[in-house]
Amino acid sequence: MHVSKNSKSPPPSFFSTLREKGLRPTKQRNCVFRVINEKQDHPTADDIFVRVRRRLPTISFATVYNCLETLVGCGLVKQVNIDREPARYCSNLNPHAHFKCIKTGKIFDLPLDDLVLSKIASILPRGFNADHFDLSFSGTLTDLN
Amino acid sequence: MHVSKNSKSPPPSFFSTLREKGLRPTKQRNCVFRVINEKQDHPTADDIFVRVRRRLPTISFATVYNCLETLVGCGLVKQVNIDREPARYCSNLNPHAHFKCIKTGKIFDLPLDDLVLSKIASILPRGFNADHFDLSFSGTLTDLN
DNA sequence: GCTGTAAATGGAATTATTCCAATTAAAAAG
DNA sequence: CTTTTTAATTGGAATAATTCCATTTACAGC
Repeated sequence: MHVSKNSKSPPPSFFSTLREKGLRPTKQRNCVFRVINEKQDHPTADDIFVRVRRRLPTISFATVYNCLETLVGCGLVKQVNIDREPARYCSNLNPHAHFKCIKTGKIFDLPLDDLVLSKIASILPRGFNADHFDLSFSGTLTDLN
Repeated sequence: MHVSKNSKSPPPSFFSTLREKGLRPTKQRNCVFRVINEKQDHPTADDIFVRVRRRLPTISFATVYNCLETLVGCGLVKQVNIDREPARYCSNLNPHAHFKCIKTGKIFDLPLDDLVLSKIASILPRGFNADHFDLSFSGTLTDLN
């Protein structure tokens, strides 16, 4: 597994990233991308559909799914899968884990520093080449987090 | 998060565990439990249904799901959720992560020692009380793992 | 402005899982 | 050991997230 220097990387350009892959930066893709970046609340495809519809009232559900697939494939957003729940989408591209509060359903990003990342990578035996990993917690929050 | 001593714990008694919770150790539950323990290959509910049917030809799919829910709820088996795929079930009750080979689909258990467990626990900020966590990798295997 | 390709659209299809009402089996009580 | 109570099983229908498909629309290069 590749463990990068953990300095916050600049937000990738929506346009150049798509163009580099020969994909078109359509208004639907752009709108889905912006909606995810506007509010860091880990929306589901459903949530995103509702928000995008306010700006593009004729967009279809299929298109939202298509856009999400494209954006995830390009690395412009991350898909978050926790347990068996509907997928959520996340604009945080820095290495992080997720914590889900089972009382409120709210999801929190937990940044992972290089030390932790290398510790996690060290779990892998020789010959196991991970190109992706997921770490998620669920539990409760004390106080008023 | 609780970090236990990592000595292999004895396999929990199917009967006593259910009894303690006021649940009945039925032949269906027992059969599902045994099927999962016989072959450590992370079967899906579907796989389990097929295997159990060989011994209990009248068991229904709903019952397999009910049994799995019960067994997971009792801590007798673990449910493994990787990405958006059908849930898999696992008899390994010791702390471990999962690695999925994207070529073969095969899933491997990666044991987690106390040092790694405490490092993982250290990610949690104060006030975040995890009662559960999931760590999974996906990638490819070099050689003949 | 044409032409070819990619993307968007709406609706149907899929699939894992859950729900429900009726039946059966197990435990408890007598 | 029979009756009663309660829990579990069953089959089928329902649900819900996601994917598929055929058609239409939009964009890019010529």
